[in-house]
Amino acid sequence: MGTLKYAILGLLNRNEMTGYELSKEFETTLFEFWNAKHSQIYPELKSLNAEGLIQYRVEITGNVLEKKVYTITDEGRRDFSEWEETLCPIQTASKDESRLRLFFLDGASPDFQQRFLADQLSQHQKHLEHLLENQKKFDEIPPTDDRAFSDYLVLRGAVYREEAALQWIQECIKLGEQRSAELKK
Amino acid sequence: MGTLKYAILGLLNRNEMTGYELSKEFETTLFEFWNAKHSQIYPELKSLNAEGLIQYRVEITGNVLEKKVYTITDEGRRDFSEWEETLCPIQTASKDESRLRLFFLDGASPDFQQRFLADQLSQHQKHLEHLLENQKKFDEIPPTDDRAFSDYLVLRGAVYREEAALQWIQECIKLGEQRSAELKK
DNA sequence: CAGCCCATGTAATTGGTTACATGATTTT
DNA sequence: AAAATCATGTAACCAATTACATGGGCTG
Repeated sequence: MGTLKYAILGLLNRNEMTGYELSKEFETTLFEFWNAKHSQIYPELKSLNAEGLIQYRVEITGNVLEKKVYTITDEGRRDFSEWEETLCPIQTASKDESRLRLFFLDGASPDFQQRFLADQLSQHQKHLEHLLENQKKFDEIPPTDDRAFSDYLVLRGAVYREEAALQWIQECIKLGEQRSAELKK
Repeated sequence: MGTLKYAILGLLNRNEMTGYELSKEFETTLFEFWNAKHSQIYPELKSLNAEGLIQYRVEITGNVLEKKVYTITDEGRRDFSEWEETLCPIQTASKDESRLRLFFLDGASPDFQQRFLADQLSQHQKHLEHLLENQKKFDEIPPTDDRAFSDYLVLRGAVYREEAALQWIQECIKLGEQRSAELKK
């Protein structure tokens, strides 16, 4: 689908950036819903440049170190807008190893079942805490015309997702306990 | 991580199956959290067989048509149990194009923003309905020692996930409307 | 006998991760 | 002086999708 291409164009459409800065952006802001390592980013920048969708100038840091500051071209902007203004199917499926393990968990020992669920619960709790920590940084909802508004929205999306995961694991634990109770009878 | 390997071993650990039946299983039961096309399954079966983790016998349907019915070996069972009884990290990140688009949505026209969100909302509603339809098929929660119990649990997980997505989109719409109201002032 | 489902495979390509490789700059 | 971070790239490999390729069996 070439989604990485549009993620990069979208970021460059907001600010000029180096490959390094792009990869930091992927690690932080976009991390929850799109990630890419520098080893994927640099080649992609090369090919976007070859296509004429982005350009770069070289800047010097210190005495020698060169960095390439990329900017989007008009053609790049056109290409991005076209992508931006199309509908897209929701993600109904996604690979999730935890859920796969849970699917097969009935085959494991009752002791391990308990440990597994407790571990998943605690991991999700920690992650949710972390997200809420980030949410605190917005001491109020940013104005809708601010760049930070998008950051806020996707963060909220991640919070909802974690909360749902937590509720689910809790339900799994509850149903598991009912089972133990039944077995004791 | 070789997760496909364990998905297949796990399914064969429950029932003997042909490659075709495995691929149907991926399309239906496992679809929400792990998917694989037949073009990935057949080569994987070949290599699992070469490793001695699974075996097959040939059965004839009709007069000529051969099918390979795969069974898991003792070695395969051992390998699977080892995987089954280990903890695993939760999925904190996953590629989701809808969320990426939403992240960049502030750049689109107000008209399109509305259309995009309404479309996402309706897609999620339809998908949730579909999941609830499946849930109805379990007219009560299956007994915890039943194979169907796992099916039920992961279905519940998918329901929670969809509900969260719906709530999130609704919040996005609400915040978007507040913006329009502000702009009118 | 047409159309759909059963059944199995391979090939080409894309997407993505891990590892390899190098070196400058800044901070402690 | 060491450690962390800035900065850019390539190579090898693994995972996954799309397309190619073939043919039998069943139902209307």
